[in-house]
Amino acid sequence: MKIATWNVNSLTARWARVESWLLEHAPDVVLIQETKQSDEKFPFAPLAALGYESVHYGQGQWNGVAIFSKVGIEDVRRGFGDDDPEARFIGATCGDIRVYSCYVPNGRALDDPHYAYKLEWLAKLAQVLVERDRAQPVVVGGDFNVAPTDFDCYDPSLFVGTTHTSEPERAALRAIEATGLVDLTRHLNPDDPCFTWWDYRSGSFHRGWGLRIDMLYVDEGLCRKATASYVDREARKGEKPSDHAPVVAEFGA
DNA sequence: ATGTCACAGTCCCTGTGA
Repeated sequence: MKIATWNVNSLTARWARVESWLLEHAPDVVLIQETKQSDEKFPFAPLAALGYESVHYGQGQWNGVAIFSKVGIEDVRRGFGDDDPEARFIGATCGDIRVYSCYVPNGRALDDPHYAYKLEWLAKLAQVLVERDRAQPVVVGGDFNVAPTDFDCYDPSLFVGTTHTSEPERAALRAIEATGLVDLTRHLNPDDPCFTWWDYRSGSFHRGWGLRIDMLYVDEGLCRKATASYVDREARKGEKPSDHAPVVAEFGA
């Protein structure tokens, strides 16, 4: 079983890259963020031709999350069931695993209302995970827009006073882990930064100026079954890449 | 800090978000 998460920064603009990546890597389940398209534009039929069922929680111009699966999609949940107008959370059961695709708000700046919204959003996610069925395997993946520790940031000194590395954001991630989840990529790669995002500007990718902000959190049972987790840096190269690379996890029987 | 990208509308440039 291979499960991936990828912020594609517009599925409309990225479709050719996404299609070729699916063909090359053949993941069973993919958690997608930032489709930036309406349901009318979402490529349900092209995905079906590749062997994937898919579900989309779209908003149009901004945000938008989706799940692709070769092993079925049931019990779909869109959003937290509150009045949040932004499409950032979708869950489904794929095979015997409960999966969630998360696009955590950016936050913009520590004194911006969007930062408070980000912390509230992460608290709602933690509450969903507190209340989950502990007997069911779970993967909570996506773009968390937080680097969990300074090791997940190419130069923490540049982020002092900004979002993505602040203590409240990191505490929010620890609260998610405290529900019994493991940051799988870090768990299996303790000595490799495993950056997942590089700014489009300034040649950041080639200078190694990255952050690890895309994670796959898994329950302890799945953690024991995991055989590998890695970042596909190749997907960040070439023509029209997303600014995020896909993160992959592989599980044995 | 910034040598970028994607979107929609003001529609072949500009403002916004990341």
